Amino acid sequence: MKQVISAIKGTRDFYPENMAIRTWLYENIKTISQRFGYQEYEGPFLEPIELYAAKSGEELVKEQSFVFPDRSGDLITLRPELTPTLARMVAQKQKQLVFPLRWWSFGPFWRYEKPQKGRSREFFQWNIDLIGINTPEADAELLSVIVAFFKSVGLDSTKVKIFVNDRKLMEDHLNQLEISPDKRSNIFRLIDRKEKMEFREWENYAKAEGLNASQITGIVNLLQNTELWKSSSNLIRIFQALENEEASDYVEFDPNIIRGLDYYTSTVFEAKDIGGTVRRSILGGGRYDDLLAAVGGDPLPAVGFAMGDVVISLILEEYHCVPPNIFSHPAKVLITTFSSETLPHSLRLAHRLREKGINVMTYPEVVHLNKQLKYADRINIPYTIILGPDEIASESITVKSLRSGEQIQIGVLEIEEKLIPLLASPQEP
RNA sequence: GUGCCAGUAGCUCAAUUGGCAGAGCAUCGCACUGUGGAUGCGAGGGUUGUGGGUUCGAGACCCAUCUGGCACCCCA
Repeated sequence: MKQVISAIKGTRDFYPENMAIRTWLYENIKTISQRFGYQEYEGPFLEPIELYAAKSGEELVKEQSFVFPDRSGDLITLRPELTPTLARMVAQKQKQLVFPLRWWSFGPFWRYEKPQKGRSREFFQWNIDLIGINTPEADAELLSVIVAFFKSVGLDSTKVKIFVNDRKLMEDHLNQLEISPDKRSNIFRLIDRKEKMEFREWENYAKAEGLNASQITGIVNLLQNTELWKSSSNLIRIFQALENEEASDYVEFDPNIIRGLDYYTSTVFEAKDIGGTVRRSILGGGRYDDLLAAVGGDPLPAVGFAMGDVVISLILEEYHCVPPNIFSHPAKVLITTFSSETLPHSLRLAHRLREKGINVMTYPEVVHLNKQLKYADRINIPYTIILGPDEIASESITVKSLRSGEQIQIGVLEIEEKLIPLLASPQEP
């Protein structure tokens, strides 16, 4: 064991049972994305660092990206997020694409972070974006997508919630407090940390940012005001739209939601596990109306979000939302091998059943039946077929159910009418 | 990147003030050479994460390092 070369820190090995969960998650994401008319796309995993330098936020680019020189010395980045790639792909073909554009993707990303529960260095992310419309109803559509996804995987509104805010609303109120616009991103960061710090400590931090006492009080009042959304026509229309889609239970206004990425311009949102033990946010997103222009395209409004696979998987397992039958049996039947003389009969039968679309495993080694049945049992195969000299002599096969222990003799001529329907029928593990 | 905690058989864990590295489950064999799960008996399996140090003697103590977890930072 000591000689096994260890995996790269923060990466995960997907053994078949883990892969089954990832695939199940992917299929839910795909189904929901398609239900709203979104199309799947993918970008390169390698990108130039400049793509992110423009807009993603300093920390993400400077501290958290994997960057390395290629053989010619150019700096290559393992993509830490998808939105800038999306913006580029759209900008490149802007004249040919039909808007509004609805695209989704599920692929790997890398961030150089300290691995913890819910945080790895290599992770998968669902990205979904609606480009070319800047109405509140477009924002509401993305929130509806989230709600539909939560419903599809069995997370109800007592378990998860989506918290929504509007950066423009916050900016208006900050202007009223006479906080200058050039401090904006520092103040957003200050707001972002409010809930995580002791008040005294936070207050000192606020003073260090150059705020006076009345401005600090003003911000505190702002962050406690759950009615604030009523002065935002954007948020009012978003909540109205959600009523029509039976999604309101999941969505709440929260003035503390600001988001770290610099490119968000108006609506921002974040989904959280409200009952469980995972304290990290499940997904985050918002409106980014300036990003397309920033990467060289014509200005285009856009809204979207990203959900990482790590946190959602933890939550789904915690609430037992992953169906147990997604990882059931690798084959429907194991055809045993009795002896080297009978082996060709087993192989021929296996081939015949596979051509009928049945998942069949053989045992290509002559060992005790005992061992073969035990093997089938251990890997949860529901049926075995025994094909020894007795069966060959009587032109039949023996079919044994490992669930019930019953076994029946089927004539070779009856395979079509008796065996195939039995093996083709769906059976719960 | 900062602080704290942990790492012993494939898995879960034990080992008194530093004194012979163990158990359950799993695996393999036999009872049972044409029938899995249950039961009984038996066997194999370890450089105690890695590398140094202290000591007559280290799983335990010290230093370094790796990996994981918790709190920061940040974020999916």
